[in-house]
Amino acid sequence: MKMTDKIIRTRFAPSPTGFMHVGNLRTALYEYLIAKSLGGTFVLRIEDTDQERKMEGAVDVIYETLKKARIIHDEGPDIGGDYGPYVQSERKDIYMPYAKQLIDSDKAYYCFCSKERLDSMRENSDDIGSGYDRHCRNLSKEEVQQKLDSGVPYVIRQKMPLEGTTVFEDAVYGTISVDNSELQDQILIKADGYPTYNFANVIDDHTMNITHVVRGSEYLSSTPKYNLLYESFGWDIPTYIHLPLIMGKNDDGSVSKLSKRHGATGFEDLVKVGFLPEAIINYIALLGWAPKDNREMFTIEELIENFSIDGISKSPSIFDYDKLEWFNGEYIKAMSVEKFAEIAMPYFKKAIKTKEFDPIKVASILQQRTTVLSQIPEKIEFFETQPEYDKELFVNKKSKTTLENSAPILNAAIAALENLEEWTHDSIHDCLINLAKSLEVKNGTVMWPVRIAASGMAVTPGGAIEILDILGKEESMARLKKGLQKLSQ
RNA sequence: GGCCCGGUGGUCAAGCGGUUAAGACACCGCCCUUUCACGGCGGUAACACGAGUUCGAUUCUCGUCCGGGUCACCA
Repeated sequence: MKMTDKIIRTRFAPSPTGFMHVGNLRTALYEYLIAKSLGGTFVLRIEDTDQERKMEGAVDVIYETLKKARIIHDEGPDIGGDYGPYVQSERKDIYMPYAKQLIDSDKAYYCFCSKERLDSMRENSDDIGSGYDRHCRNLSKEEVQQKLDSGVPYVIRQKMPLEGTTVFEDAVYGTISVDNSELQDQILIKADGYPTYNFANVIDDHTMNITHVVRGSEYLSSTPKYNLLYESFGWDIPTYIHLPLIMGKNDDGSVSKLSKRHGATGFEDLVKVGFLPEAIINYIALLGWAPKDNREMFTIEELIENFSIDGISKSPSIFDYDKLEWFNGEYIKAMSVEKFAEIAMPYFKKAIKTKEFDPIKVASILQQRTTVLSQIPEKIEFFETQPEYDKELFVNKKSKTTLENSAPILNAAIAALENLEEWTHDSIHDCLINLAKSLEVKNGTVMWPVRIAASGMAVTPGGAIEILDILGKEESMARLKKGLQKLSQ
């Protein structure tokens, strides 16, 4: 055995659609973690054999997502490697010889059926899944040659055994067996000369020396087709690791494959609504995998340290936005105020356009109360413009405030605050606390009306002191006086 | 419909023949408190069902039911 045979190699093989579904991202993550946790190599391969779906810039989305998610490939189109090229369309010429080899050994055959014939065949069959009727499977050599010579378009199909069973081992699901009679004579090479996904996969995985094939469990039942191909070539079958699917919950309570109707499902969409890449990665790592202990917070490095294949579960899991939010909140709380102020700045500016404000002060009242960044603007809009509010807001049972006692308290607060030379958090604090003391009321009785008058909101991030501090003296005094006026109406 | 896979609280999940069946999210209550949140404490809530195997099944086997996947010149 050569040394290189021992090195684990996994690959992420997305097709460039311009959109990175979290399910795909999770597959990439696990492929990366499996390789890295075993000291292996992780390669990126672009599967663009579908020429009709080609899309500009779609490959960049893949690079950017992987980079933000900190899933770093060791080989790929952008960085090269010993097994290139890493883009399937650039590998086009390597597939046909393998297909021909299969024809020569009677494991594949030319098929000249037109698309129209196939379509009408499907229409005429009653039940779904009857598949290709193997019309061209037994054409004579002469017939084939004659059609080839006269330029009839063709595809190359895999010749499945008609009987017997194909059995394989999956690292997650165990032993799986499928009757060969269930297997379709699938197309290997399309009429345009490009390989199908399934065929290209096998050829590429083998020629790139991939040892562990990691993919979603939707491929479980087609894996025997792959294995038959490996066997036909006399190649070693890789270790299969099929992953449970990520589902979404529908309004009626049913579940189905996670899709747009369940909410944001693309990595970039999630980031756009204010989820942090680290939180997304942490969350999806735990969707379908559990560590040996009870830990939940993991950096990517810690995931590498702790990952193991036997922790992967078999049953599909539902994508839970609530839990993702919780993770996001945890990551937000864990960062420094400065860092939070930095990432929240765009959202601050969305709400506060004309007023001056200290980003650190705003950040510090928001940090503990933010789970998704996009919630920020609505929480701080009142700094920019005070909303119209009902004076009933001054009434609060717990703080012992009423319409009657709010006015004199507010009046006293205005007088005390007016005299403050220094407008800082501490000075405002001392001023108001002392006021409560001298009035012989609980702190809340002073704070409540002040906060209401300053914000016009029943609920605010931060309390009266923080709000006055951020607002500045001039604006604060104006708002408090306006509140007093409202009370006297 | 055929085939494949799965089935522990609302959700994610530990468990791998003997447990008071963990933990987290969500939810509820209490405490803290200048609102809300944060934080602390506590609570409601689960082995789909039926047969076996066994001294003993959530754990093993079979059946039923339910759920998902798959049956393309898409990946």
